[in-house]
Amino acid sequence: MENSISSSEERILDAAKKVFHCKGYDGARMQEIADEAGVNKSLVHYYYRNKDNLFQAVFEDAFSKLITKLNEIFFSELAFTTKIETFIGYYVSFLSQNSYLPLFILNGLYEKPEQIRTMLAKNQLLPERLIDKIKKQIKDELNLEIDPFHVFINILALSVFPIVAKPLIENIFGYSDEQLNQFYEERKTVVPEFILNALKGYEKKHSY
Amino acid sequence: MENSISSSEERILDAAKKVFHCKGYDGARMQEIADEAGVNKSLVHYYYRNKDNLFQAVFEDAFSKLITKLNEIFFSELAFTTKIETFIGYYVSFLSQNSYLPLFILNGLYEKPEQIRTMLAKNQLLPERLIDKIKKQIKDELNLEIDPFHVFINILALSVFPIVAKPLIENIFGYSDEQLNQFYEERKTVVPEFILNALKGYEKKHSY
DNA sequence: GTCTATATCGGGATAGAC
DNA sequence: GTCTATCCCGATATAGAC
Repeated sequence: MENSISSSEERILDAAKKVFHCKGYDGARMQEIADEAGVNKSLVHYYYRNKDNLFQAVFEDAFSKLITKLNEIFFSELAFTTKIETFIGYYVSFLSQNSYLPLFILNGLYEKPEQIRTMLAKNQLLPERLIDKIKKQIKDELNLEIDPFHVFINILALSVFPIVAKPLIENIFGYSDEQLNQFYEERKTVVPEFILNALKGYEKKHSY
Repeated sequence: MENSISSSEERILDAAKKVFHCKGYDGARMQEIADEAGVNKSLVHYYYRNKDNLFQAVFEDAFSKLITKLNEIFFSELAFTTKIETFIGYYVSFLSQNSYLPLFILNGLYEKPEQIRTMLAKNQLLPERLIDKIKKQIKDELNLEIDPFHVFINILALSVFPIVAKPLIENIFGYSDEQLNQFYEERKTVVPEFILNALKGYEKKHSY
């Protein structure tokens, strides 16, 4: 009875992503997810038993999608400045095409903070090691007089916030779709440049 | 019958702020708002007729609270570098004590983009003039080779994102309450410094 | 203005036929 | 696995007494 190549279960998960991403947990309707997937509402319960399970599946997917890429880049053997460029290029690209994702995740982190640790474990992620790596690289490689955690948060902020604030830029500053796309395109070069300029100011003049 | 100094209407609005800020539109319950205000559910409808009206009142309050302060600072006659310091000091302070506000507003902007223009008009806000002012000041005063809108968004990003990402810092990087407060306190000096360092890199070497 | 009672609807979830 | 029918609760909203 399948009206497409993919299985019902897959189509339900895909539909759930669409709906949850845009409307959040409370705003999403099981009926809408079923409609979107082209199946009966009961079938959604058949596969996922309840709304919470389904949401968790969607959230984990979104979260790990972002966090594993972040890990990949920052644990690589690239120079730190190259990492910044790579990271921002990738994130701005990916996020501007999935602009609902970051807000969805931030909301999820507020609503369901308990589940996070389990999820990190499941994906074998150790945030402390990430920070250690960054800390070491900022000290050894660049010898900067600035707290690496602030640097890390600044990188995230400059990459993610403009995406989260999309409706602000659209509706308050009246940017059209094309203007927005151009703006995001510019950020791929503007942001790394901005950060590297800032970091120059923290170089220790004499380390001997 | 008032069990406090403030009127029922005021207490209802205050209660609505608490509940909407934390749970969002869909997650909020009229019953909870009534309970929080210590009044009957019907009384909420008596004053605000329906959930949408009440939400709009709450949203406008939150939005104008943030935007008017932003306007005040950036339209003042301070030097641009001083504006940055003033703005970040104020925003980080205010937001870290109302950490639910920015996410609440970002969500509202996604869900109800239509109402924004009306609200801007009501508060007599002209975002274009704000950008013009910043543009002029960055050119005349500092003579920088960078798009002022990127600078503006960067300032916002560095101030607002760390607040929005509070549960991320708490739950993923395991910051305690004290550590978080200290982190936000540090940002009041770290962020202006970071931005001003970055801007130095854009100074035109010779403007004659 | 403030309450009680009630209408009405929608949404999550289950039972059970096929 | 997939559907129909239904249960049941909870939530918004209104009517109307005081």
